[in-house]
Amino acid sequence: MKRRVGRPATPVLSREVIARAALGLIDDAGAEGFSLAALAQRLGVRPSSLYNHVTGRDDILAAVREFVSDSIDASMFAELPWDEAMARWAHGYRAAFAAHPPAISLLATLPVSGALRTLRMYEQVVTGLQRGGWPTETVIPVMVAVESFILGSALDVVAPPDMFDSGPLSAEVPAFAATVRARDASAAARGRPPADLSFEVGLRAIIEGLRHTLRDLAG
Amino acid sequence: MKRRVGRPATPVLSREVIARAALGLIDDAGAEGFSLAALAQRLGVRPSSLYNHVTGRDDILAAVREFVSDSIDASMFAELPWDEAMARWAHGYRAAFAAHPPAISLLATLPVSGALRTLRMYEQVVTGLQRGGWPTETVIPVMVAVESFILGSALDVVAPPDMFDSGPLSAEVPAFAATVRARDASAAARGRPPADLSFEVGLRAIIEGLRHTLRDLAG
DNA sequence: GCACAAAACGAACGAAATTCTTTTTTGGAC
DNA sequence: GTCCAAAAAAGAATTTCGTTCGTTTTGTGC
Repeated sequence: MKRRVGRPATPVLSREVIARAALGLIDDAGAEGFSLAALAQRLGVRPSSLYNHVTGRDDILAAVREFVSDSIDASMFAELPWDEAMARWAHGYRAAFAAHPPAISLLATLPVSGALRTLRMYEQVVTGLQRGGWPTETVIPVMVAVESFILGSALDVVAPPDMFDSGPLSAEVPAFAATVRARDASAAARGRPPADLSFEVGLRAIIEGLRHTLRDLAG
Repeated sequence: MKRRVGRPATPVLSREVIARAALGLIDDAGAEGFSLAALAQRLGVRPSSLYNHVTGRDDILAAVREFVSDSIDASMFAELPWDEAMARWAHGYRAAFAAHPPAISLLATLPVSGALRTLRMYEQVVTGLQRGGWPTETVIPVMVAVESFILGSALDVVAPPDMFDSGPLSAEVPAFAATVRARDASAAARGRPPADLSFEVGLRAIIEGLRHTLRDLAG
């Protein structure tokens, strides 16, 4: 069970192994439960061993973000019209993060890694938008706008669902309390989390609006 | 200069004084420079004294978020059409956070405080949307969608501007590199930060799309 | 076969958040 | 006006955490 000092015969760690374990730990123990000590224990290793493969805590989180991002598919931009591809990409992007709620707050604020696979994803999106007729200088703002909405929506997934129910507060903000109840009822009726409604509404709107913008640009 | 042990004649601290100083510290020293020790020093106080007014570090950040949020105006929803009010609200909302870039990553992931003034802001928005004709159960999703976009855009403000320039990478993702350059040139030409372009494009689109959505609902 | 790099452990450090105790002062009840 | 509890500060101590450094063992290239 316990390992002796010295390089092991078969390697125990790697950047990817660490990233997988870190994500598992975050899923199990939450954002606050994530520590190098706990991660090392889960890997059957001492904390200092991690530094042979990553530069520190932030690097581990960057690796986790890369790992999560790798599951996002952007190949649809090569085949579908830009607006339909954008909708599917956005759904997959958000789903990749929503699959690990406690990780969202940890990863959302990380500087977007210049990891090669992430850049390749951007390359696919950019190419698809250009193919769809977007002028060169508008492509990045369009992509970043949608990405900002996705990330913001991911943060909403992890927001506490109960901030209103308290009696005295409801009386102070009646319209707000009533619309929240209506939203919750609506979400429950179609068996989906409330955050999904906001995402669907916003995504439809932003893509519809972008279609409008593109028509205007085309003349 | 130095204070003796014991309750001081005139109070030194309060939740708001702490929040102001914390925001100033974050602005000056960055997100990593924010510590209770540094904050206490800035206030001429010992770290343990802070605990007489806040429950801890997270509570201080919550107070900062409340403080920043308090500068967001939502009164326009009482007078203007919902779409125009939404545009102005969004601009002010983002500006409130963009005024303190290092604070954004610290505040964005915080659970939205149920602070009374924040709830009152929501009340104004909700009332304005209802006045504009939005069905009750759609009001919160619409507001949250826009808020998600705003928060995501605020995070984009603090993203590092240089992730592409490196030579070898550009060759691997040519379309991406070219569109980024075009975006930077476009932003420079109109003297605005690149992040502003994304925000403007996205905000226009989402509001235009929401107008479309509302027409569909009404008709 | 040998030197050197890689990869593990173990010990120790420094910083940070938090808690507990002590001291002083305020402000209200009688 | 006196007394006493609560408030608000300092100060001391704890715990946890990320990180660094030195040591040991193993694999690899010349």
